[in-house]
Amino acid sequence: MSNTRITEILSGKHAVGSRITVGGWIRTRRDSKAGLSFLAVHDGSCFEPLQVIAPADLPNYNTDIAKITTGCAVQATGVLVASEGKGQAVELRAESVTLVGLVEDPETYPMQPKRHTMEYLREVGHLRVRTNIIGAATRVRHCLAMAVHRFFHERGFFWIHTPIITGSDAEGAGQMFKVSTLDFANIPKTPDGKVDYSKDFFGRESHLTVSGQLNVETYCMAMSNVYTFGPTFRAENSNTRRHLAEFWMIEPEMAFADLAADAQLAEDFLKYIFNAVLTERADDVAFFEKFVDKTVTSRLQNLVSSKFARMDYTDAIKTLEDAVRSGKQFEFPVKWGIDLQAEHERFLTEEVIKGPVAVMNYPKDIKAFYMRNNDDGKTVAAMDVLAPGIGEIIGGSQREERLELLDARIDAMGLKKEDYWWYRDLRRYGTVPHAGFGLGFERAILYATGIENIRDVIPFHRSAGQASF
RNA sequence: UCCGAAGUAGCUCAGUGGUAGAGCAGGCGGCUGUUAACCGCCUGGUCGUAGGUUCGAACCCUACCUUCGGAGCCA
Repeated sequence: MSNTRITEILSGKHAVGSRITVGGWIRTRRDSKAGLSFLAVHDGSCFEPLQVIAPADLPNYNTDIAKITTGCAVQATGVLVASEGKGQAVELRAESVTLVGLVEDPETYPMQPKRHTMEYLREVGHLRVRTNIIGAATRVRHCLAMAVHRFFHERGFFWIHTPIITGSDAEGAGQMFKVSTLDFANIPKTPDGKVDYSKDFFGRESHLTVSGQLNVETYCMAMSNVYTFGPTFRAENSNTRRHLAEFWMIEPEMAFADLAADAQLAEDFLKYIFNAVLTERADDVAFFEKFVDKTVTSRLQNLVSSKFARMDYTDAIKTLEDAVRSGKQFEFPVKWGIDLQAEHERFLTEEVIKGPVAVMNYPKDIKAFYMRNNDDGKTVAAMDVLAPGIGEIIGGSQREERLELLDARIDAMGLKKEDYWWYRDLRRYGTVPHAGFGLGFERAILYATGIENIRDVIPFHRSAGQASF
């Protein structure tokens, strides 16, 4: 009962005349009075189905094959032959077809052989991967994940498994989910009426991580080049097509590196992973190009082949101000000190640069406490990589490695030094300049597929009010 | 959370005050080396929920629920 995967068959790894067994799920069955049925069989290994010819003289033709509907699981053994029809080069002429799993009531089977709305598919999250679009997105997601690991591995980066549960309540990147085993109906209180977390599982308040960066920096200060790639959680009640409560994030960190090296790493990284999609998942990209977003191939090819521009934040503001003077209208006003809005980012990357650009050295007041102070006293060594068609795709920075300057930033932002005691220790014991960036994995998948809603590129989405399946 | 839009058959939708429709899916039959085939017939709905206006409400009003889009926040 060893099945051959359909991708191997369709890519020509098996000669016509080979005897082969395949297993998979029926997309459609079409009957012919020529004495056979056509079964379109998918096994998930590639975009295209394998056409299986089931002759009407098979012993179970009337009892099983004639009952096959969309979604049934089958296993078929036969001989690979050149197809007599158009639309496929080869097909499997079955000697036996086993109906492994019947769709017990075709009338109530939610997946019909037609286009469903993405909203409907979210309601059937356990079955939606049987569609072309979710199947393709799943293969692209895998391809990107493998490319991420390959990219870093080839460059000597170590994958660090930073914790999912964190006792640090001050990572400074958004609302956090509490992790607790306390009985909600009977919460222990301290004498002054607050929740007594000393009675909780970890003996202290704990949360799901919002970023692995601070943890991975500790490993950077011994392993030199490291990265995290894992789930991340934000308890923000944000309901948009670009946000999830649970998402995967990639955060590399390099020792002995400055902002320029960081930007170069980001450029090399993006080119590498999107090139992998173009070369390894051409079948799925072709589908997205045809049915989801006509620009997806050219967008990926342009990104892979272009040289990323570099632009100082201060110059970006000047450019935007010049554009306004020339009549360009923005919803949000432009002046030095603002954070760039999506409309500003898109103008820069799509109309000024006409390609990817790393905007660098932002005002310190709009950036995180750990970013390195520049000598001008006004800016920090932060960068955002902007890409046409999506805007910001990567955010990164050189970290402040000097303790006194880090402390000044912690104070200025109203944070408490004791909350960062181990992070500060890194600056006390063998500190070195280092830099890194963060990339939301699902946003990379959106970019690679042209799919609009982030809920459709993760197998089981979690967002405010939604945790089914 | 704020602003806007939408909820009608299993799915996708039409129906703007007078007793509920189509396509697809499903069932039956026909036709065909077919390509999410095609032709005919049949099955299938408390019109999101609860109130209200009206002789009469899918349609008008109110509240709520859900979903989608935008904003904020961000990755």
